[in-house]
Amino acid sequence: MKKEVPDWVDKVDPCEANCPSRDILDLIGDRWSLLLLLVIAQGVHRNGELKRRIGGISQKMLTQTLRALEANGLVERRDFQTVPPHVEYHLTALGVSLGNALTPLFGWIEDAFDAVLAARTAFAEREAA
Amino acid sequence: MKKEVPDWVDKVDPCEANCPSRDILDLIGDRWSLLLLLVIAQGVHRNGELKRRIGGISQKMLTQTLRALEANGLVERRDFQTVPPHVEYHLTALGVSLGNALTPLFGWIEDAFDAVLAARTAFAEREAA
DNA sequence: TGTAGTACGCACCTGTAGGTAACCATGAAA
DNA sequence: TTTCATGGTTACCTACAGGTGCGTACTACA
Repeated sequence: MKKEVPDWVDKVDPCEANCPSRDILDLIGDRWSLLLLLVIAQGVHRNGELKRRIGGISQKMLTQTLRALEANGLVERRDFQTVPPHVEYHLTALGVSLGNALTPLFGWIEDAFDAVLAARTAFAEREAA
Repeated sequence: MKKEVPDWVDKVDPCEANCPSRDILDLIGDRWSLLLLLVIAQGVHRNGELKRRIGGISQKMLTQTLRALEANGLVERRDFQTVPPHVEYHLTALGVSLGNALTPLFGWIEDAFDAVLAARTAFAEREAA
């Protein structure tokens, strides 16, 4: 059995412009979705807390991203209908499963960051030469 | 041992605006990087092949994304210095390791896509009501 | 003679992601 | 009675991602 490519290459084929995976990649490929997912999983559930926790996010993007995550079934929004407003966001089962699927990626980021930085420096020097 | 949150939540903290992980998330969060990574791993190595394989990518974005991947040490560019030009792109060890880290994500996309679609429909109907 | 393939670089244009600011309704606290 | 916190919405503006199109230098083929 000749196997020249690693296992993970043929799991999905997002080459076709109309492949569903493109859609999902767009969803998680924005600036805040993964961060929000992470922080909510860490146990931060309220609008204000999230905004304070995530450095640099604006109220607009926070609301917008939460709506997108909700629309895709990854987080659940609980509005307590009180005044002053009390709203909580929690991961759905689907959201948790996505989080689990992202574990290796976050791990890789931690592990490989130094190597990436080194590669950048080396590349810049090669270009300058 | 009280453990209320899943394991993957505290692996990295990209909450600080200056956290390195933001940088990496930006790198892979664009439209073509992951796709290119995938297709190169599948054994497609030349510019023209990649362009034909990946539906919808322009020559400009192909070159641009390949350069970014190269600059971050994920792919290696081999220029055979012939005429007509012959250039090949291969994953580096770092690129392969990222690919491995992405396996669960691609798997999740396959598995969860139906659920996401259903959630979208349900959400749209809830909104319309 | 002309067209196609190879791998680009550069100029130009547009859509949109994402930022800022102002506004809303309410109650508690200073 | 003025401020703050709650969780938003909306209008407006800008920067940049990404698309189109043309130019380059050479070969092969009809």
